[in-house]
Amino acid sequence: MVALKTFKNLPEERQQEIIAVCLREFAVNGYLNASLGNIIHALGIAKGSFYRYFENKKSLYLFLLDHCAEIRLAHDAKLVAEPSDDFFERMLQHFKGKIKFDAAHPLPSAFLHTVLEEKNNDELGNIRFHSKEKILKLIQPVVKQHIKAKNLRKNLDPDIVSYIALQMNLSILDYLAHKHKIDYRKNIQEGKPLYGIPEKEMLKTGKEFMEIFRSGIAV
Amino acid sequence: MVALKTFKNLPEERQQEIIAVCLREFAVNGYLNASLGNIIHALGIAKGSFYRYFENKKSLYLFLLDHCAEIRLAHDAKLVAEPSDDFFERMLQHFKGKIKFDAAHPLPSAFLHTVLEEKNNDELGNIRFHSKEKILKLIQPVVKQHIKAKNLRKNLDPDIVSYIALQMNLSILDYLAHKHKIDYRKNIQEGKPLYGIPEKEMLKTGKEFMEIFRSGIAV
Amino acid sequence: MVALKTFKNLPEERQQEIIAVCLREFAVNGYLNASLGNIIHALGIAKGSFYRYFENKKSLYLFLLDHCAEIRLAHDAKLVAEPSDDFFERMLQHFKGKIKFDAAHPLPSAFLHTVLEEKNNDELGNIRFHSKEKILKLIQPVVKQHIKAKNLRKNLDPDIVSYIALQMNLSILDYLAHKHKIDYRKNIQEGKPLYGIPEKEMLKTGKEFMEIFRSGIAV
Amino acid sequence: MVALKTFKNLPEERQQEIIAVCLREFAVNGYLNASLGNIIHALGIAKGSFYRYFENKKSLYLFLLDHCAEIRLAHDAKLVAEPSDDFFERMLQHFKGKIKFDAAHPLPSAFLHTVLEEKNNDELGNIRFHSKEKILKLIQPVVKQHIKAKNLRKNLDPDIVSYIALQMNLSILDYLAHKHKIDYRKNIQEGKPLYGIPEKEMLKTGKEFMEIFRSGIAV
DNA sequence: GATGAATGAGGATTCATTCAT
DNA sequence: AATGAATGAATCCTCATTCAT
Repeated sequence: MVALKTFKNLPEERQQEIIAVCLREFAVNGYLNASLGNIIHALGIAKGSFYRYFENKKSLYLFLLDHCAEIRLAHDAKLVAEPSDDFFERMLQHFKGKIKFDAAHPLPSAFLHTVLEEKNNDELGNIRFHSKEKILKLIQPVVKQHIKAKNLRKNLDPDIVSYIALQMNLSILDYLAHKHKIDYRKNIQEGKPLYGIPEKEMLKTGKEFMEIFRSGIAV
Repeated sequence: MVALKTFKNLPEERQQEIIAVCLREFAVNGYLNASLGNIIHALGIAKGSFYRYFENKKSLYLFLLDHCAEIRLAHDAKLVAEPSDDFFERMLQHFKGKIKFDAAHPLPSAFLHTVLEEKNNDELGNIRFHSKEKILKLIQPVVKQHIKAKNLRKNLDPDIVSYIALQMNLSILDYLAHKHKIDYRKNIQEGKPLYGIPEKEMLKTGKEFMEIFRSGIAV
Repeated sequence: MVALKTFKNLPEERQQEIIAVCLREFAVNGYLNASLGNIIHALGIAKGSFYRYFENKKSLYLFLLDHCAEIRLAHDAKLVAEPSDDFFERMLQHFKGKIKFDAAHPLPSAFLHTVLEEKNNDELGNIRFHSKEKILKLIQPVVKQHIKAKNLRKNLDPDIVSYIALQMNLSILDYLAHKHKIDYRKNIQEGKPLYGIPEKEMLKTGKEFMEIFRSGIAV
Repeated sequence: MVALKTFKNLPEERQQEIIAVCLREFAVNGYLNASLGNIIHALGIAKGSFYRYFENKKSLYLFLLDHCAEIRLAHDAKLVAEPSDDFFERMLQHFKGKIKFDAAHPLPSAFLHTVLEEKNNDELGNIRFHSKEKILKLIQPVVKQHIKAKNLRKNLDPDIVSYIALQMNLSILDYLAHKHKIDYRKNIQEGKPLYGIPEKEMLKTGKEFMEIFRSGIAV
């Protein structure tokens, strides 16, 4: 699950190069279809060397997952010193953070995005489940607290609300990608941000989703 | 996009067997990782025989897609003679239809589900986009009509509402799968319905999602 | 080497259709790379039927060869009632005949042309040798007679002269094809004459070749 | 178009072995019908190993073409220090060089010969055209110079003369092969020179061809 | 300790021919 | 007598991993 000592001993800069190439390959192709051959070729290293850095494909993937999650957490922590007391404001803060993260760290952002789209497979198991679970564990206490504080309607199932909150975040981006016929893979391969959409429009769309989440669509 | 004549001349029963094996392989592995070798082995036919049934992998996949969509449409048509005038009631009807379809046609249901999770790839193109687009084209007019009739809040973007409606339907099942740690692949491989959950619970959860979609979560 | 009875019993028109499709396939791809599958598909007949018309691939090919040679001979016979007494005039007559044949029977012409380009292979043996030999057997007596009649330089090896005469004829067309970057395969597939060049230019070039053959290039 | 690093790192001797096996396979069967399987089997390596030496079939072929052209050029350069001032003498020098090359490097010679017989195909394009064009580019200036110097008849089309010069060279060998019923494939497979004919006879025949090219066949 | 050559099963697809119906 | 389903070896090529040097 972790990089071997050899990798950690590499110059920081080289480590970053390697990580970037690997993230791109996995983000573009997904776990099963990512090719270590491509990675090794792009890096210009020896086959054997790679296996001195990482135990195997799975181990590399899990390392990248850890690595990106860490970056994401650090990024969020730096961004939002004080989370808002208002539930919806806080969700919006989070969405903004996501947009900023995508701009600042396109590759980790893309990778993290694709992890949530991984199908079960024999090697990785249900990686999507575990990733979602990690995120849900962060959302659930907040939701519960706000329900308790009667900021949200009573009788709501906090797990459901948390799950919808998570999905909303994803759906906003899915919707924009659909609307603009965005080709993730191309953007990633070309080193562009996942969504080449003006931040302003993303935010506007985000707010519309949130508003529906807040008040529903019925009159 | 269509099966070859040879396939259509096969005994109906054999056709169904072949379709079942193919649907399972694609549903479990996705397009790229599905193996014609597995299919051929499972069917106990010669390598060459397969190519007398279908032109190639892509053609097979598109045939299955057409085939399942047809089944689904027929199933729905039989089920819901008169769609409700109430928007939310209609959504519920649709969700119920989905549950019933999954029970009646687990493999087509599973396959159709996984199509919406396909990543872009060079052979299939953006199949997910096209599939979603097809569904959205059915939802959008209904949404627009209900907005016009002032059954829904004004100022809503009908495209966004439609997209959320679509995603809600998917999310309910995702949520249940997540909650019950359901392993699609296992269920599919074992020929079980995608969701081995009592219909009653599925419906209950569905209603809770709909209620949030209707009225939001704010007090 | 001959078509089976079944083929001969087919309506004349159907026979011609079948022959045309087969000629095209062989002319475009050569013997080994021609695909009976393509032929059968293009004709819309059953696999089994084909093997009732022809014993196998080789047998078909040899039949076509016979068939086209016959057509060619008949065409020439009709064209040149009385071959000229002048050797060079006669060669020119022959070349003109070739051009006319190509215009009148593009597919047989193309096929015959490609036969002379067939490599040895285990199935057909040295078909090129045998085809050339057949043609040479026609040229040699003429050459010998003209040498004897002292219309040509003495001390010439009649076999060599005959061979060069044959090659000249081929070279003229090769040269034109090279000069105009003609793509045989494309022309054949599109049903065009092998050489889409004005007859006038072909003739002019032919005469220049003949002139060199007659008098050489030295001052 | 070039061999991969892995190949170049192989012991020189092994490289030569591999090249020989590949040349033989292509020379005997032509591009399309050459089988990498045969090559791999003959070399006694694993399927995958081959693809560490060469990118793919086409790349291998182009490498061999480059390689053999280089050998040929080097061989000629060493052989003929000073090309003759007489056009026909020079042609004869060239033909002698060809004979010597065939004796010294039978496999490259055979391969180069077969390249000029390749049909157009989708992978290689019109390789024959390009190969001929390369050779013609060498002949044309010489022809033009000799025409200008009035060593050759005026009013000759230099392109035609060059083309015939090229074809003559090929025709001599074709003629000998035809006359002696030489089976290229067999000779190549058995590692013999393409033409197992005494050098003396080859030269004699060559001279007869040249004489006709020089002075024609008319009295 | 780093290298990179070797592996061989597996990927999709094509092919000419046979033979039961 | 005609059909067309079945065959299975062969095609080129990719892959993650191992191991001798």
